[in-house]
Amino acid sequence: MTTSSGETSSGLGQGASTGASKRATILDVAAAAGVSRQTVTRAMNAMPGIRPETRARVQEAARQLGYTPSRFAKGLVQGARTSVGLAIPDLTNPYYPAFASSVVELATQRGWHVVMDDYGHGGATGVESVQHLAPQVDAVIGYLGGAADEAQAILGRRPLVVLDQPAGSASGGITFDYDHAAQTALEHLQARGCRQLAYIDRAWAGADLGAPGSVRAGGPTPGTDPVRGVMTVRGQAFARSAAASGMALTVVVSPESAAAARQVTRRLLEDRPGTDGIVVFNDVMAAGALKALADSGRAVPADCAVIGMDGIPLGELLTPELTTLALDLREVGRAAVELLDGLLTGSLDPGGPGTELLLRHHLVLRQSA
Amino acid sequence: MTTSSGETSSGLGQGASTGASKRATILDVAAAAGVSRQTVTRAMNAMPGIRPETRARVQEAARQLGYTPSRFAKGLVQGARTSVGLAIPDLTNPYYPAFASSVVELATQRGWHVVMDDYGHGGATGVESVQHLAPQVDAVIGYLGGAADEAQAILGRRPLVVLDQPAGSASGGITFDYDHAAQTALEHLQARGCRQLAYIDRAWAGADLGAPGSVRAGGPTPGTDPVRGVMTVRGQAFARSAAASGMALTVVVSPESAAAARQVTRRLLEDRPGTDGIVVFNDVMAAGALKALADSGRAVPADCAVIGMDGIPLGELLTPELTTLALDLREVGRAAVELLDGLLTGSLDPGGPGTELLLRHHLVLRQSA
DNA sequence: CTGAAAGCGCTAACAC
DNA sequence: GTGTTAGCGCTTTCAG
Repeated sequence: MTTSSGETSSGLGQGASTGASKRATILDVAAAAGVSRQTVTRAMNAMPGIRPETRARVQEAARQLGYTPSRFAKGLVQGARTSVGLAIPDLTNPYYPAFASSVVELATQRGWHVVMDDYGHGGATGVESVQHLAPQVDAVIGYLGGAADEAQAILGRRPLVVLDQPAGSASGGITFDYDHAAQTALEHLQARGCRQLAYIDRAWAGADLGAPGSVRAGGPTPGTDPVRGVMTVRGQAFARSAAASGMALTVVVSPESAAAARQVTRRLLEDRPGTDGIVVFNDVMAAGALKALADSGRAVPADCAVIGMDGIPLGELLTPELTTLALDLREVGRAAVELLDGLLTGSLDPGGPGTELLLRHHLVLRQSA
Repeated sequence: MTTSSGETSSGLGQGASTGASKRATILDVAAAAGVSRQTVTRAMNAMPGIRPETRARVQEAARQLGYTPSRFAKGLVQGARTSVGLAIPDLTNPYYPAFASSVVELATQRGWHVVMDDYGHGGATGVESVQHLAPQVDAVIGYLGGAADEAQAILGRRPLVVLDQPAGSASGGITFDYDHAAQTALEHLQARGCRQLAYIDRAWAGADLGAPGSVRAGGPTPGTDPVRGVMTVRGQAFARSAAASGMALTVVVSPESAAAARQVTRRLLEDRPGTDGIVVFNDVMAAGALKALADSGRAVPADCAVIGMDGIPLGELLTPELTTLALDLREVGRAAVELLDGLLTGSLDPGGPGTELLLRHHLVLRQSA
């Protein structure tokens, strides 16, 4: 299995069971064209200093042999293009592709390659995603959902930009000002005259949703979720904000899907029929809440106002159109790429000043609140 | 060589920083730890035959130097993992991430890497995307929107699986049975009692939408679009299907966005107020059509039925919920990956039997039709 | 214009 | 246990 035939030539020998015939190398092409390897290089890379006729002959030989330069050999000898890993928990939630799209676009502009890992479906974690990406990339941008330190350790000196979580020892991080978001939303609802407010948080994976509990802010320690464990960072911000302004806020949790949020909202409305203002963890889940409100025969926003979070295009297509705490996702993508760029070029020091960004949501008023 | 910006390593010419200009190699680590390179290899790769104490010393040295094995050298010496390029026109349309998610998941299961290129935003074409991907990957899966031959030429012998377009000389292809889809939808509408049918096609980029024209099927040659140029393959199928069963079908075109479709639908309803059944190019555009119908005070489906195409989750969140010609996108992703797998292992011959799949939509009945 | 050297950084074999 | 020897396939020098 060392040398063996390199035939591969005019399409013959593609036997049924074999597969994996040895790939043609630059030497095969050189031999076939009767030239040296450098001439092949020159021909393949459109370099000057080669007679057109020779070039054509070489290219033809290459074509016939199905020759493709090894990207490894090439990368080894020329400093290769940077490739950045993009760790995404779930491409199925429109939030992430909107972000990814922006990252891919800007990375491409810089000549970077983007290796995408959608780690959610296999039930993997962010750290596992980084582990998978690590041998292949020069840097990582990702929604890791925690464990930034561990991920950075895997990457060594290579930059890691984490989103929506404390940067920890990561080279850089982008977080969102949920306190500001919560205050904005809650104030808006209050100004509208809503009195019985609720926040639907995302349940941690594995949380028991059997009987979604609920708390009044100011009761249990913020950070403690109704059922078990901790609330999301967003949930904590809402609880904090409500407590600070003396508002009562019912917090319930739901798995991260529209269908689940619909169910949870339905139950919420049964438990607390007077609920007249709801903020939801994200827009997709808010869509589910809207459905539940419609199911229960309530008018939105007249009977109950709804505010989502994310600002994805979906919101505009719903009925009523969703008022939401919007993030400019192209902006977030840009911030991540620029941060990484600074880290890669050395104009920014890992963990140094300017490597932790705090972005704000802004309230986009549409119909639902 | 025009650009010499390669330098993957931590940027050159960083004024303020300390040493660390050139990336550490295995020799640096070996020297620092006072061992040979082979020992470093053994330590880094958790190979047997090394004293734990030595291993620890080496790993510490590696950590201190920020050593990361070169993926190129590594790939060169061991046959590296296959990496497949995924060319996607627009991650912003939920259809594509749903597909991409499936591809990434299944590719990851096989140990492949996925290099994603969302080529739409930069105004690039599918071929350009392949060109960009080519040096980095062993195969490509993509929605190229035509030019499969050219793309395959760029890739040489490396497999290319194209979707939603004729395979041409591509190694493999997946197409959709739009004739079946059109017939299914049209029949359903007819059975509902709809008489004045319309189909909203996607406009080719650059098509003049100033005054969307309309044709009656059976008029102009199928394949000719109302305004200029050709219809999409879907449009042609609808025109053909309508003509075959003697139904009148108004075809209008709209750019590929919900907002544009909303406008176009509005105008359609002014031009042909009696329209009582509409099929739309995709679900996102159908959402826009639904909005326009609501704007005009029409009830759906009572006054006018609407059928979308794609089957993305968005449809369930709309009001009314969207009846649609659905594709199982996880299935499509699986088909693409399995096709590629066959091509890569040699169990399938490029362009040979089994390399061109034809998948069918099925009508998912919800509320809108 | 073309060819012949010399590595890029790493790991598989064998030595020791 | 550890070090030494070969290359992997390609592009850079630098000669011819």
